[in-house]
Amino acid sequence: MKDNNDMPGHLARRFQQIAVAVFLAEVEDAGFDLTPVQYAALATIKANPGLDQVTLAGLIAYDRTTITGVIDRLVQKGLAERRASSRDRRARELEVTDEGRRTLRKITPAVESAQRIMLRGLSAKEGEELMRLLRKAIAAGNDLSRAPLRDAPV
Amino acid sequence: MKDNNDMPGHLARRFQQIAVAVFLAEVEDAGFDLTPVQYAALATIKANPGLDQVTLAGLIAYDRTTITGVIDRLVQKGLAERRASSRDRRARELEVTDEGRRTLRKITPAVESAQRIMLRGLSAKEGEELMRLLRKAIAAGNDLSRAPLRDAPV
DNA sequence: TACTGATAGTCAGCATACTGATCAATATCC
DNA sequence: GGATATTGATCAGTATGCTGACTATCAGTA
Repeated sequence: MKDNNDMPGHLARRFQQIAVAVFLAEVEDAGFDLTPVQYAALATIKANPGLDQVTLAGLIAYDRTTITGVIDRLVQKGLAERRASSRDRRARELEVTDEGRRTLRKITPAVESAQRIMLRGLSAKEGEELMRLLRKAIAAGNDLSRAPLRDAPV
Repeated sequence: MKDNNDMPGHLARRFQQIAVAVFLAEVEDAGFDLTPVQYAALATIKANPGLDQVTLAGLIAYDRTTITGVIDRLVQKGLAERRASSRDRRARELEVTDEGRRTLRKITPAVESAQRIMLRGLSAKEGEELMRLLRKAIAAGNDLSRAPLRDAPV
């Protein structure tokens, strides 16, 4: 029988497990307390000021129920703000605070370092190839999870 | 600035997210209720009858605190048994029940189908290459997470 | 305008995963 | 042999992620 440890699903979990551990270690070494999800959300809010939570979720492929808690914690840390939208009273408009902007700026080297470390076993060429194959596999499976990547609405 | 969605860490999370969704869907279609973690644990117990929880955790690279809960649920579903060890009274010896054995046998096609689906965007050759690169990256990063893969003790 | 359906956000509940602590039992070392 | 260190398992606490349900609101239409 095929070794369980050699299945694609298992390898996916292991790589993700290492990626998260490396991210948290690098960020903590740099003196910050931010998870991968929180970083992705914060960076995406900064790039799209005033966007609502559902759009944010789509842009980074998270479930909207997860985003609620992530934003809670970003707000609680003083890095983001959640305001009622004037156009649609159901929606919340998200903004990065000055403190959030400062954090994003200072944390970038740690984030980039983490990306290098998680690929440290591969040559530059192999790293590129791994990313290409992951992108291709993900594109084909995008609609298979509850939280597919979506473009921002017009 | 580099697009956040194009970082290795993000791709890792997305691929893992899709892999889990596909696994759960295929297994549910086959009439079973088992998570990827539960499946991996059950299959590994079957292949190593009587092993303790720490060894199990090392064999599939899970944190031992996570394993406690996973075994709780396997026991509660009647698929595994947890007995006090006679050699070491701190340890628990794990066994698969007849029901667990039956489940493993019947669930295999769904698990294999899930592995194919999560790679459906890639050619056979590309799928092999993706797995090779993941294995290589994982091997280099094995010690970077709290739950590295470990061989069984002698 | 009243009805219907869709959408934004939240919540309860469950299952990973992690950190750090604790307890009981075993190993090791002097 | 007895102090010390280590180890197996669990627990409390926190943060993803998911399903399914619910409320409030919006949009389209008869």
